[in-house]
Amino acid sequence: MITTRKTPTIQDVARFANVSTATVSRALSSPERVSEAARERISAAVSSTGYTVNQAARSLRLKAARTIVIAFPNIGNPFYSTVLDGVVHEASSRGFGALVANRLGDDPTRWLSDYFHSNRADGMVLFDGTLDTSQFYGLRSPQGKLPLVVASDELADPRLHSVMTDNRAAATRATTYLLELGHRRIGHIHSPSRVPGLTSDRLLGFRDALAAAGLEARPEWIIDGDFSMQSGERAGEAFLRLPERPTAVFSANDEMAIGFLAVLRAGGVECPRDVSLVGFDDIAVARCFAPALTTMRQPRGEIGRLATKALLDILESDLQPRSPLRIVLNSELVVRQSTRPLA
Amino acid sequence: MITTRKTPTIQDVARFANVSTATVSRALSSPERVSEAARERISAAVSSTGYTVNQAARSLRLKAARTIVIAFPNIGNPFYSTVLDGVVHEASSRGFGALVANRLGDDPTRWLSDYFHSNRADGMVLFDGTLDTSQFYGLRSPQGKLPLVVASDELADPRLHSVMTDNRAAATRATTYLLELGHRRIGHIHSPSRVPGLTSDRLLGFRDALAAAGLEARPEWIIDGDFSMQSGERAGEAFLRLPERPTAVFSANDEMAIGFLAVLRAGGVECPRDVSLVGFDDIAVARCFAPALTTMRQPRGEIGRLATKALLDILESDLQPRSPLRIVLNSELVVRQSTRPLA
DNA sequence: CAGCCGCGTGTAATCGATTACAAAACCTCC
DNA sequence: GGAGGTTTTGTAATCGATTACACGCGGCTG
Repeated sequence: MITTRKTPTIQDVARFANVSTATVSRALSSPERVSEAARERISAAVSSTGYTVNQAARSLRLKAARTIVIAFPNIGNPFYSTVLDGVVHEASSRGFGALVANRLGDDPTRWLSDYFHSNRADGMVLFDGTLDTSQFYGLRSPQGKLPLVVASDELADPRLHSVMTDNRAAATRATTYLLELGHRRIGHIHSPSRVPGLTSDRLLGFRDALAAAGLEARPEWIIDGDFSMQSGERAGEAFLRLPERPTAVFSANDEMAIGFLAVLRAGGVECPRDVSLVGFDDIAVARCFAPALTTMRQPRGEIGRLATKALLDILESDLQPRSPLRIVLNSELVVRQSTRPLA
Repeated sequence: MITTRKTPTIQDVARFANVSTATVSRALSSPERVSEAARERISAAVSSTGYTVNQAARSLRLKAARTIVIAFPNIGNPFYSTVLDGVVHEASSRGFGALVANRLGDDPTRWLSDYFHSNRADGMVLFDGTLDTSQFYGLRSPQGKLPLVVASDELADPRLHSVMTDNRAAATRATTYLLELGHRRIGHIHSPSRVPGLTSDRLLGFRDALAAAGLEARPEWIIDGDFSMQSGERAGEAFLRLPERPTAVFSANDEMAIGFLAVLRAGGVECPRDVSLVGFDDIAVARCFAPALTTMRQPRGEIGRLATKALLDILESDLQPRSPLRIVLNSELVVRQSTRPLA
């Protein structure tokens, strides 16, 4: 390892191997276009100098950064850690870097547009369907705008590529399971859509199931939350105040279910004795919680992986699919101890 | 918004505003060095053209990418989601991008060295003290190597900047609390250090507390885990097989504590009735778990934030501190329902 | 042996922003 | 009005990698 003052460049390698920089570059990107002899000298020179390509120069020349942006509404939420794992795995195994962006501050789009136009990244996976993405249409990129894949629960904009789970059907399945157990008085903790006028798919699925059983959702049994554990606790308090209580509840995610149960327990309401509960997501603690949570398992890692794969396929193939990609993943009911037949 | 074929460059702005590129560049980076009139024309030109700086070109010229790498041993672990939140918050509010790297595959250092030498990033926060970082010494960066801050539980290499919690003292505090409750037979679930020959700080603190009370740790009551919930469950099984059981247990993190409790419950051992338990971290579910977990709260977001702040301060000040930075954060005992006085 | 092909290589332009240096423009004050 | 100073601007070099184009060389063919 030769010690130069500064990071070695392709020039250093070229000088060392007695060839031109063009040859070095070729030897590295398409070795078959270079003679055996040169190739060997160059690879020796590379290891002697400790050369690695300068990505900034490379990006500038190629107009491609081999980097994608992953935008989350809230990375602090552990739900996303598995998703992120899937994203990073897929990206880095294909030689792409992953820049993480988190919603920050009030303006919902400004934080993204910086990434979008600054050539830092070649594409974006957005885990929030409720953003106004009109400025980002990436299907065709007319204005140097980035290819974009949206992966989220709610999807406002059908013009974008998307990866999502079968929320509505899954919610129906969860609710139907409670119906199968004999429950008729069923509540729902949900997170109202942030898109005005849109009803969340999970609430729709919940209603579908009730309707199919000839029942109707009682409005006072549909409690608002925001997917956080705290909002689950608030839902628990609301539940305890209810003059007439459901015998079963379907929660739109596990975090809220956990907060909900904690408050119920404190209020003397036992699960599943007094109330059955189905969650959504199957986060890691669901299995170890007391009681172990019955829940709809969402393939979170897969969501991240597939969204990333879709994006990279688009980036690498260069040809944009003419119609928006739409990938739907199935959820699976996992029965544990938080549900039981109505006594 | 004028529609050009390609992303507008500084040249386009210059032409539009009738000035040279130098003036545009100055207007953007140090407006006070440019006349009022030019400044106005330029800012109009910027918005007309929709110009944003090309980061690749900028990085190439400035030899700085305004990007840092965050390296995790395992992002899938929700513990890190809060940490990552802190990192991303600090980084992006100072205008830095955050590239996420996850340990991938077997070779523990190769995945990092790519980032290290390719000019993609200006520095790194490493959340794993057990790596062989000898090739990365960043204190002085002689060979184009990046400034590095390590934030982790265990720290093998004192030559590196680091941010960590007071693990040993915190473990002593947790154990002492159990002693104060009257417990004398105390077990510990811990994760053996991956650095050969090193004893984890939390085990040391555990022993300190026992020693101070004139007790000794019983080897069969020290159960191995790896910080995962599953290993907590295995610890639970091991516990149930014990001929003689402790009346209290200190777990080196909450995840293991949760898995541990789930198995105990299934085995008919109730917490806190039959065994008191103190965890570590205070992850979000700790509060809502049944029983709510007594635990040592670690300021996870702060760890991420401070490690990043330290790194960015180093990067921006340009002057490397001559001795390794060492920031230690305090943990706090949070008493909940998983502990009670020995009957 | 002239002509052609193809392989391997080198020269030099290019990507877009920054900035040292120099020139121009403007002020101030005697 | 002009010397001297300050402010504003432009010219052109630079960062490091890629690649179009051209050149030289050897071999093959008619």
